[in-house]
Amino acid sequence: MPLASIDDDLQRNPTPAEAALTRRVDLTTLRLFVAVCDEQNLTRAAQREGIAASAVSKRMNDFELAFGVTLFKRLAKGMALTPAGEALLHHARVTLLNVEKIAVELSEYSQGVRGHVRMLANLSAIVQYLPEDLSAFFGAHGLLRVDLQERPSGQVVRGIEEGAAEIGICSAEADNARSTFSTTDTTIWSW
Amino acid sequence: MPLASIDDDLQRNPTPAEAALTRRVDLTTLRLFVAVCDEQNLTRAAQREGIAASAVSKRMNDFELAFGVTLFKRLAKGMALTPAGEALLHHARVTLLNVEKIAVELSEYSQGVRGHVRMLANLSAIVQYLPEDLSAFFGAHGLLRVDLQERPSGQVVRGIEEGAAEIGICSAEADNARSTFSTTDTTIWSW
DNA sequence: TAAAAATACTCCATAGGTATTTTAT
DNA sequence: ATAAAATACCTATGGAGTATTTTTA
Repeated sequence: MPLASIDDDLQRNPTPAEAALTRRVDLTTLRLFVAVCDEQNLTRAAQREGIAASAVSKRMNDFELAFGVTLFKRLAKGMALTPAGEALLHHARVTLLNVEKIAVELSEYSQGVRGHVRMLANLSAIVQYLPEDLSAFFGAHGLLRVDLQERPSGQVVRGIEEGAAEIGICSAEADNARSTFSTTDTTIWSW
Repeated sequence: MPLASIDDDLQRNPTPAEAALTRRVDLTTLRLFVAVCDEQNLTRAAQREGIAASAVSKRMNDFELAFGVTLFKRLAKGMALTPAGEALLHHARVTLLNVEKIAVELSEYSQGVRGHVRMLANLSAIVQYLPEDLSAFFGAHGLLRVDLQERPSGQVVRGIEEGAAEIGICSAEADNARSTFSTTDTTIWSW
């Protein structure tokens, strides 16, 4: 019997059953699972996460039941990971890090970082007025990442209409703008 | 005003507030969010996910509210992503893929792949008896990945005691084994 | 036997459903 | 005018807590 063959056939695709199992995973359980792994003790993990130990126990047991897997060996002094548990721990850490990234990135947006805003302006506006106007605009709209391109006044409006940029700066009037910021002879429209 | 400076200060660490926001993210919302992005239409997304449209709407709105971010522009014909939404979409996809990996890997374990099992055996056992014994053992215990090492009989027992391996094969008797599989003159103990 | 985990049971918050209203083109 | 999204309201499920029992070394 060739021992090597035992290691074969380990690459598989998600079956329908596995796809259904996917939605039995939830982030709270993963967080608690990681806490239990860190503490090697369900009670301490529960304290650390500010939740009743019984709730953690139920989550761990339900999770094991749902996947038909034993994640921990229950010892008198705490919990020890099984190989399956080790495997889960790795993926759980990665997943939770991803979720943290989501929170961080969305928080940035909520604080006014609205991503890449494309801005068109005619040259004289850039040279003469943009410095003060921009600082006022940013004061009113929060932090932005700006991609500024110089265009003749006529192309500014057109560029906005075509979706080439979100903010246009020129000397002509314009309707259907969502908000405006005006100075002596320059008006900033944002769509 | 140096425009370049606007692009500075974009690397940040998670604040306590962001850490708290982390637990407002849940996988169901991410799944529904991705569905809405795919369909560009909340109603269709709800159908596809087998849930009421109102529930999806509420989740999306609550999520936007929690993070103080607008993810969609609401159009008469459907929903269009904002830049913040685009950013979330990327992370959401990655996260959901990770979760799928979790389900797949745990399913493998539940089907008997118990990860890497270390096994010690003395040479004569390997040469003479392992072939048939192993096939019977695997038949009884399900699929395993095996790391086999040759050891003199004495070191086999010792290696097991020290946790160097989970399975030992030799010709002596042993107690406190969890399960045994015996043939003519070879016994497999597993701990 | 002592520390820790699991269970039994209760209660409440939340998430989903139905029906309706509001919005946008 | 119409399709789609948001809201209001109700209900029920499930998740958390307290108290207790069971397990493990």
